[in-house]
Amino acid sequence: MRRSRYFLPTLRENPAEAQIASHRLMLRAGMIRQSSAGIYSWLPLGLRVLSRIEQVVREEMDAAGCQEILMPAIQPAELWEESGRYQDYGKEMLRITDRHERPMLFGPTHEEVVTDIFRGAVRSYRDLPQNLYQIQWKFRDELRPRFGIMRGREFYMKDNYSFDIDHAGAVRSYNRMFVAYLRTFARLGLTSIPMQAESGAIGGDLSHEFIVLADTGESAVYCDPAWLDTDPLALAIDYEDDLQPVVDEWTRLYAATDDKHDPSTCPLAEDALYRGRGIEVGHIFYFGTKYSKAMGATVTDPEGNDVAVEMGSYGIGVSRLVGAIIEASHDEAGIVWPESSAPFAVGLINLRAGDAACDEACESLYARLTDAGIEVLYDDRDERAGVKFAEMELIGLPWQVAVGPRGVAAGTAELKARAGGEAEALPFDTVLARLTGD
RNA sequence: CGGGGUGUGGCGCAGCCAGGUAGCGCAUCUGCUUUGGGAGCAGAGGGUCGCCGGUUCAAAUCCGGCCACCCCGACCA
Repeated sequence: MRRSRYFLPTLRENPAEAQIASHRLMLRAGMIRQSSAGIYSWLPLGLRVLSRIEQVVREEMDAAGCQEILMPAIQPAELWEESGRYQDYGKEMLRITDRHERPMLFGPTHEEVVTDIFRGAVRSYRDLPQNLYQIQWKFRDELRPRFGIMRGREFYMKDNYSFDIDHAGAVRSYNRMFVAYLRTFARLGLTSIPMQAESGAIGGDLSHEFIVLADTGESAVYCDPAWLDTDPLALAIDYEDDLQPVVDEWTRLYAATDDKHDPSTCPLAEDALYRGRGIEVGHIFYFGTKYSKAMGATVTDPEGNDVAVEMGSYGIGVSRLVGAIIEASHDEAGIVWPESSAPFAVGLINLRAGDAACDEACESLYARLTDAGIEVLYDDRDERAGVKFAEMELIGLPWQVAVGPRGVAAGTAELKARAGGEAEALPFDTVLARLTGD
């Protein structure tokens, strides 16, 4: 993509309303624009990041045996009357009335809809287990939206729902999701820690929330320092195996948010404890037959009895992850994208646009990188070097390639990792080889 | 929902107390100079001062009502 044609409205100054780093940087980097309180438009750069994160989530869901569907954003209130949540949910639910005076709502979650789909389609235990997911915009009319995208009213979420014939099956489904979540966050370059959680409005008796570590996170966390050295991706996972030992291993270490942490019962000594801050990015629940009983989602078991299916639901805040990654990875100059969620892999800077030799060298690099399947943002504008460097730091692409008259004369370009380190002057072919991994 | 605050050009702000020509920096446009880390000079464009009403010869400024947004707390992917 040529910067001269790219819709990237960056801001030089900090918007007054943005308090935390991710909000400020997303506005400055031209990723989002606010529409109303807690509701945002996603501009090209932001949407690229959102889509990349979404894709990682999708791949891990598919790998864990889930199937993607898409349910309606607008739901009939009727279904929520059946589950009994229409009254319970309160003002966070955006209620809508259609032209026939039929009460509708903008979905804050989809247990009712998915249960309705299930009960109309599945009759036999032979069709279980089943695990359906969607990635979709949801709406919760938060009392006080804040922190930009981190706590918006409209938010992009992956939610999935498991259906099993019995408790043991449901726990297997739960464990699969537990592992898939650890893998997903690790792939995004985040350290996530599962913590025992309350089930809240969804209900149920088995629940973990996944907290991502970030210095500017909203809640304080206390955990065993061993968490910091764990790598979920190091473990080869077969989702057909019994994952209980894996989950046990992962939940063995101490971890608690500040509202749960109690120094008097904590197994670790005060000075052996890691204290940090974190952001909740995922939450998983096993809630058994709460919805299946209320809504009549039953199947016939091997003995010919009708039994209510055992369910669980699992959420990942996809749009929140954009903010969480920035909170976990930024510096004074701007965002520092991990490769797995970066909007472009490489930022190519022409330090002297209009200079024939620089233009030619850049065009060549741009074409060869693009041909190699690498996504490049090529700053071909007639701007001063400082402007281009500053913007490139702000938007945080993992690799910067700077081409100027000095280097071109010597047949080199400068390669620099956004995450740190000095720029290295390297022959064009070497730069290419480094970036393409050849 | 309780408490606090702010609405003035795209962004950041001053002006309001003591009513009288809407102003500054950044950004934008034009020209010249410049050209390896958010350039310099000269010029230009752009604002129903959140909305409605009131007071007044005169309202960004005073008064009343409404709306929006932000922050702190209690609550959440």
